[in-house]
Amino acid sequence: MAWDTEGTRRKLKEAATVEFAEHGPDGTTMARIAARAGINKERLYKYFGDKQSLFATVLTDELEKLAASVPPPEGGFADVSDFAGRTFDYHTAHPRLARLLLWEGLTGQPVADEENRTALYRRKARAYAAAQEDGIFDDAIDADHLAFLIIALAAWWSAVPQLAHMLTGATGAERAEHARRRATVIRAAERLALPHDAPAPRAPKKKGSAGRGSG
Amino acid sequence: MAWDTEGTRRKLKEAATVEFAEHGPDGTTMARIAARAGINKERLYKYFGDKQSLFATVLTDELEKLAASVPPPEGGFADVSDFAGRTFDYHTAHPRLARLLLWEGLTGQPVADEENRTALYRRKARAYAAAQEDGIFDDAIDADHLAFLIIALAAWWSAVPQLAHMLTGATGAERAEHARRRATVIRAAERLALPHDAPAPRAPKKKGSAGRGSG
DNA sequence: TGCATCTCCAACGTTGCGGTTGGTGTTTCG
DNA sequence: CGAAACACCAACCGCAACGTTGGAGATGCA
Repeated sequence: MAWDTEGTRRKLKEAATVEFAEHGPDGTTMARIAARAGINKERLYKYFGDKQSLFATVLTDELEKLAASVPPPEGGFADVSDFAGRTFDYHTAHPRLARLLLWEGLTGQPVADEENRTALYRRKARAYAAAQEDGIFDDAIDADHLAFLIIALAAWWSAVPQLAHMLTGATGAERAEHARRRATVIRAAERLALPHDAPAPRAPKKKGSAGRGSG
Repeated sequence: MAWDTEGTRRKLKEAATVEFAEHGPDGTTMARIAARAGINKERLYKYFGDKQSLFATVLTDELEKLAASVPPPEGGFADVSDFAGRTFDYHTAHPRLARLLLWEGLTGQPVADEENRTALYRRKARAYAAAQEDGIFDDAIDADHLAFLIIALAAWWSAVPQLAHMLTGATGAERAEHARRRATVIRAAERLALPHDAPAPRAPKKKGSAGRGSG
């Protein structure tokens, strides 16, 4: 066996992702990461440098996965509902990303991969702005803020789960509540982005058990 | 002077609030809290028990301050704009509370003072529901989720400041950007809560100075 | 005044973390 | 085959953090 170095690297990074998302940069110990991966601690330093670099690597990686999985609708935003729904799906399926972002923001660490991310977000905002100019979106809310709020809708649930629990009485793991939240996110995105003249692309005002329908 | 014990207690708690909000439960050290207060470390343990108890005390205290400062509009929600604006104001004036909440959620600590808080949020949701029944609010979004999202609008900026910075190019400390954000929050709250027939209670669509535009 | 009590603190013990080092087994190349 | 290069790990070092302790100054009561 030719020293499965890539496998080792991957195992370490996965373990680091889980631990960092769970306990945050300060709450995580390098020893625990190594233990979870079943690899010796020293490998971490050899492959990823110190703790901070490892965190940055993990975060950058997770962001790339998101970008790959929910591509920014470069070619047009025709369907906000779908985009918001998919973003929500991604965040509930991978709450780790939201948690990593939160931790990055809270601990005030140097922003990882700032250049690329800024460029990405700016492109996103531009796309929203274009949709506004085309009259597809309402321009009541500035494009950059709109982009920001759409993310909030999808991620806030993972950010303060205790609050969501106190308000809804559910954890979000239940099928029913999950569907309800998804519907809320989509409807809220539509209300923020679409012109009032055409409130809902098709959905009736009255809500069913789970109006879902990504589109 | 009869040993200003209350003053000492207060100074310690204030210092703890600042430190916990800034660095989180794990990133904060008891020594730093004591140093900031100018009091010896041992007093912390005498007055507040261990670190976790201190954190819970701090959080409960801050929540009480919020409740006292932005009372839940028991008697009716006539003016969401005002309520959302005031909540936003509070959170920007005291970003510590949002950060403490975030940290509570992320670290998965036992929810402090859960009973009272749950009761409070439920009352809030009930008020929203009542407004919906009265036709003041649109019922497209369930009341509990609506309450949840209104909080998101106000707090998300403090939650992921790095994201806000990348998207808007500003930190939020600037007067112009602050005003723009406040306007966005209010407008968004209106769009989420109010019926579409009466989009804006008074404000014109075009917004003043901060036209900036991310692109 | 003298003793008990209370507020306060400097210094310490212990634990555990971030990061390193010396050494073992494995592969590759001549 | 021999040696250089590589993947890997057990054990270690220094340090910082949590929580404690023994004692110093101030107050109240007899």
